[in-house]
Amino acid sequence: MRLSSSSSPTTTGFNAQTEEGETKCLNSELWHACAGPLVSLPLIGSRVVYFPQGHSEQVAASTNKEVDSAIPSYPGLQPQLICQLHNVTMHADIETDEVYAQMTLQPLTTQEQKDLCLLPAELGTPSKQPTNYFCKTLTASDTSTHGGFSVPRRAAEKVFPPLDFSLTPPCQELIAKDLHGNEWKFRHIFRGQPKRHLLTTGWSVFVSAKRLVAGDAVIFIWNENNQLLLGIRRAQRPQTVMPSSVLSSDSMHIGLLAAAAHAAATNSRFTIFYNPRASPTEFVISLAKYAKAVYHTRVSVGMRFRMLFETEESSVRRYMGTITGVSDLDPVRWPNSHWRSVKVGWDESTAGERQPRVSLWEIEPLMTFPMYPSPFSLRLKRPWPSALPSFPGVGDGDMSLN
Amino acid sequence: MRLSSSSSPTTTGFNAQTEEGETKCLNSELWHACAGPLVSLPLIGSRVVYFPQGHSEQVAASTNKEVDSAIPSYPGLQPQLICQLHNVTMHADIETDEVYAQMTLQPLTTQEQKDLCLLPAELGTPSKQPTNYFCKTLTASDTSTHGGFSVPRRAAEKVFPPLDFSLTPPCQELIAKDLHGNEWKFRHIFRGQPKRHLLTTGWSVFVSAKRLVAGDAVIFIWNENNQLLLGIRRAQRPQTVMPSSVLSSDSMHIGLLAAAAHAAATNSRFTIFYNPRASPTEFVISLAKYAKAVYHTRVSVGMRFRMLFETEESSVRRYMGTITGVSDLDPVRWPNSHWRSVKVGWDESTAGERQPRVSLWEIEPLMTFPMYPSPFSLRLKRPWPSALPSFPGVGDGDMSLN
DNA sequence: GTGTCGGCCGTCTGCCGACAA
DNA sequence: TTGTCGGCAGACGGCCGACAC
Repeated sequence: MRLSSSSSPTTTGFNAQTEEGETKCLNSELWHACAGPLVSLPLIGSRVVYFPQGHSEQVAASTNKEVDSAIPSYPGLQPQLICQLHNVTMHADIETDEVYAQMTLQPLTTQEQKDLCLLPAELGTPSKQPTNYFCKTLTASDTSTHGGFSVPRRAAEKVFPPLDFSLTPPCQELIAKDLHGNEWKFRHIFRGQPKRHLLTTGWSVFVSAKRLVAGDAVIFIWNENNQLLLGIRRAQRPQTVMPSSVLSSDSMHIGLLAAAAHAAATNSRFTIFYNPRASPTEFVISLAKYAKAVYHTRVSVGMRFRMLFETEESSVRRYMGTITGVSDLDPVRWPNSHWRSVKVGWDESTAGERQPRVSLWEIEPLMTFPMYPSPFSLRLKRPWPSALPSFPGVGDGDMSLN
Repeated sequence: MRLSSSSSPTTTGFNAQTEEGETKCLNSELWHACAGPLVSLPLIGSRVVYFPQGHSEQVAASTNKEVDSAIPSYPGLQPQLICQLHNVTMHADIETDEVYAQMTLQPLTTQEQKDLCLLPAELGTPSKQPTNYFCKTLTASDTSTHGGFSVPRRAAEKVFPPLDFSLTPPCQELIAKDLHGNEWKFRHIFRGQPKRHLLTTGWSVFVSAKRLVAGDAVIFIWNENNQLLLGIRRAQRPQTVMPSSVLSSDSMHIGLLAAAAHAAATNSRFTIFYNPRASPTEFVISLAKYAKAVYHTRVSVGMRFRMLFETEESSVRRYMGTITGVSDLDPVRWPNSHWRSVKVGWDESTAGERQPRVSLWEIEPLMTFPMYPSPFSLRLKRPWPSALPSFPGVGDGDMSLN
């Protein structure tokens, strides 16, 4: 489903487009549920900021290979490109059901950047998380061929249609649609001693078809159209991604940089894929979010902040930390980049796997003296070219490539 | 197995390298059997010619998307690069067992190209096809859960160890290694009325593990070390390849071009993948083969030729045709390219799926008047720069990119 | 010579409540 | 409340020769 089209009551949300034989649109609620609570896609037509560095990180994570030093730097490519977002489509891998988004971006011309003003609609970031759903991590019994799926009581009562308890035992047939629009039938029964909700007939077919194992999670959603939706979120298994045999990882890195550089130089459109579950961090940010973080927030060394993380149960929690420095992540290739420019320390000792560097728009600084300029202000240390004081990053005479 | 290392009697041919956790070397015979009789890999250390156009075709086939007109041309990139082949490794996809090769190429410097002379070892192209093997396309009965695998009589007698016919029924256990070195056990029995060779116990495990369906083929090889090797060749199913969600196909196209252009400009190494079953045509050719075809063969319109094709039974047959023209496949992006520069017509009416354009080194011209210069000689119509009369394609002052 | 089938037996799938954590 | 198990019945896997093409 295109993000721009508001879903009318008559649409099912599963309109499959067969143009070119590959574009398939799928249910937005389910996509966001599978992507996670922290993932939000920018609106079609809005302005966004694209970070080649973040894109590089995603490719590195997907190909299991870090950026080689042999990758040439693109001196003409800015570390952040302000773009018009022409299209966003949600997708899911046919084999693995992994969710990803395809975005069509067009870098703004120099004139367009001078005329920038934020539209009110771009300031709000609507939450896409469904309300009536549950997510359960599968147990060994759930995935065993010996039995069915044990539905947590609260989940069944909240998400599934009520059972007719005059039946003995109470049971019904559930039909759920996955990301591709495929329907799965389950027998939902309330039985046993003590009584419990179970999915029996049909469950093992689903488990084997999706190749689910203990540790993976399933998501059931009951949406406004009284449809039951069913998604999966696989446990992050080590070495789960395999290197593509199509193109070397080096060529992929070069390709993403060259494609962005070419689009920036010619103000033409380019296409990127965003894999929320594979990418360490979002690398296409709404312009409003970026501008607010970079121009209306003052951070300094020693400042306290908090940041949202996703829990294993698909909810969010806040972690706290302290800013320990502000500097370029890669001074050679990407000088004056805001990508992960903030070095941080985390309060909790279990924070080993959390990034030692974050970007300004990821954190929420805690101001003890609100709106009081800090003597270590970031803005003072990083003056932007006076020609473009408001929206730097392009047009400062360094576009000589091609 | 590295191509450069001669296999000593003590090695099994399955030395798994775990460096970087992804490089794995596998059996050369089996790889070539799966790749097909027409696929030959250049020798490590030899000089080769790399064709970006052919690489583009492979990426287009793998991503199911033709080259977009938005792809910028790389005026500094020659249509053929003479390279030193530093390394070749054979691989197989973990999921599908699809064979592919990884090659490390380094474009020659201008001086190196001037000093070119062909080594005698580069002239011979050793055949890698195993001799003691059989290939069978699986039937519905072979892949059904109802039974086992029916081994063709001649195949069993030629490839499998002889049975002890004093047993009733005669039977033995076979252990075969696949491309990854995994072992598969089968019960080989000779029974039924009339008597026949069958693989029973263990066969269905293999079929389900490899997800084989009727129409796919299996290859059994009995090699010199008395090992049984087992490979698969899947039927080319329509839409079998899915678009990668890592990088857009446009960026991949740009990436392969930019990587080659960068390597050519800096004389540095780059890495490519060659997928014999997915790519329409080989795009890394030994320099000897290229030079022989381009400089020692004279073709003209109307000339008859023959060309090898692979049959469905994994053998080869010749098709005959007539040269109908010689021209650039893409005069705008790739002027003066030898890639598919020969337009041809095929004798047989069933030649609908055969390419209307081929490259010089793919065909075998039939000279009615051997060694007699044709008035429509290709060489006369395509004079090369006088500075490099022997090996054109580089160094003619058009290397301005980067 | 070999693809497919009916027959037959054994294993495994899958539904049930018991029980304990 | 729910993860795992023993018990049990039925479905399917899988080995056999028959038979036809």
